[in-house]
Amino acid sequence: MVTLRYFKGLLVLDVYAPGAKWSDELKAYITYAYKYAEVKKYFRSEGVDIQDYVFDNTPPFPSIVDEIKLRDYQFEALRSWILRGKRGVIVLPTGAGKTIVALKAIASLRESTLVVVPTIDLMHQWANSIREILKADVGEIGGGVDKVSGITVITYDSAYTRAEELGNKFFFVIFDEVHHLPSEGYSLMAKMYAAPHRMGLTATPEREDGKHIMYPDLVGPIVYRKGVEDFAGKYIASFDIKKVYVKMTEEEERKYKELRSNLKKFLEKRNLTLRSLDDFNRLVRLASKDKEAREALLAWHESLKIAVNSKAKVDKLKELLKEFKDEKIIIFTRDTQLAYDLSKLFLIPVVTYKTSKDERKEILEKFRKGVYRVIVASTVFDEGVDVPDANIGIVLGGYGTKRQYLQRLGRLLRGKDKNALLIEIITKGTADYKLSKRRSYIS
DNA sequence: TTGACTCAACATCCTTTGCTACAA
DNA sequence: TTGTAGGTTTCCATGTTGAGTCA
Repeated sequence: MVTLRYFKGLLVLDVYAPGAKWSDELKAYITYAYKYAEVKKYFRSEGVDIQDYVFDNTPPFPSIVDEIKLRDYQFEALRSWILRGKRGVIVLPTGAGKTIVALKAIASLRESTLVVVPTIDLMHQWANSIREILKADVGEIGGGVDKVSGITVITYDSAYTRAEELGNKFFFVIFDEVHHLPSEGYSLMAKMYAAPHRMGLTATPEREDGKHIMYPDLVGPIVYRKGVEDFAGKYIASFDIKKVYVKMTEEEERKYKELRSNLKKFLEKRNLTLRSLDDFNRLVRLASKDKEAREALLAWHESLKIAVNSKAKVDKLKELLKEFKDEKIIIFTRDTQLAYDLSKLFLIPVVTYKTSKDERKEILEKFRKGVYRVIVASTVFDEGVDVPDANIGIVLGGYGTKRQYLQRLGRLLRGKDKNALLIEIITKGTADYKLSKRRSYIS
């Protein structure tokens, strides 16, 4: 006979199970709560009777209406998730209806459910979908709201800070934009929830730091995967990607070369290389206590800025805005400064993290209605924001990540009627070219 | 309730396009 | 030709967000 209990994110057992540790404080064996299903399975296989007191005060599942009709691939995704023990990550491109798959899962399982999302915006979007599609009463936790219900939407931050208290209240947890989960704090949060049923949703599972290998442990393996290329022209818009190359001005080139050579000289002098991310991190560490290293790193920052924001890009943009003078366009930049400069130069509205919530809402609304035809944004629209359809995206600068690239592309693919076009303007022969090469999704 | 503020957490950050560099 | 990769860690910058505090 074994007794299972929950205590502040931990699973407490009075009999040893593989992976559990003895706690002198609790006078029992403990492991993180997410091992609940595994531990139970172990004792069952050993033929041990289980007294299970883990889940307590779980909010009752509300009454719902289930009239959801899934598309073939959505059905496939859900089926393969169920077959893998109701655990795992579903990868679908933006606009392919990940939410619908999750709502169907909620409707099928009918267990107390927690939906974890990265932003308040997404929290509202999910809550609305649950109300409208499942006709269910929905709880929300985050952004000053605190209402628990049998289906509750919560931010990652709140799920983290309230994990001890909420960890044994939900049998089913859905992690939206699950690529956030492997970070240090959030992965700990995932471990503190006992939920045996887990679903991760994302369009871009891979992380730059390689921590996506943590999915099988935290949520389950990738159980279904489709990319934009599988759906283009069918459920989402078909699209073209165009790369336009420009050259820096002489002045920019002189400055760029000077900065790069400063960096190179420093590296040679110290017998360092900059070939991997580790090399780069070494330089960063060095820069925290070494003046020369700091200057070298600043030279690197500055040179990158020159290449990414070159004047020739702005000139090219001017041409493109003329060429596509009747289309709805979003311009993406890397720096906020360039975003503001473009806004002034072309008299177009700008959105960055400095833009107030109200103003952002107003700009997006006017863009939706067609009052504004062109808007410029820094990296704010890369995720989780419900950006109205545009059919042309012009990338002036960004990170070297496929994630950002795909998210930005996703902004153009919501409607399937029009052909979308993503134009990338790249400064030839510079680090900007490198970044573009790295993110290029057809590698 | 709001708005302005601060703080903490998270993410990116690498290769002069192209194939590592070196010791045993 | 072949095999193997120096921290023992807490961060130069900038961008972005959620939460908490206080008026």
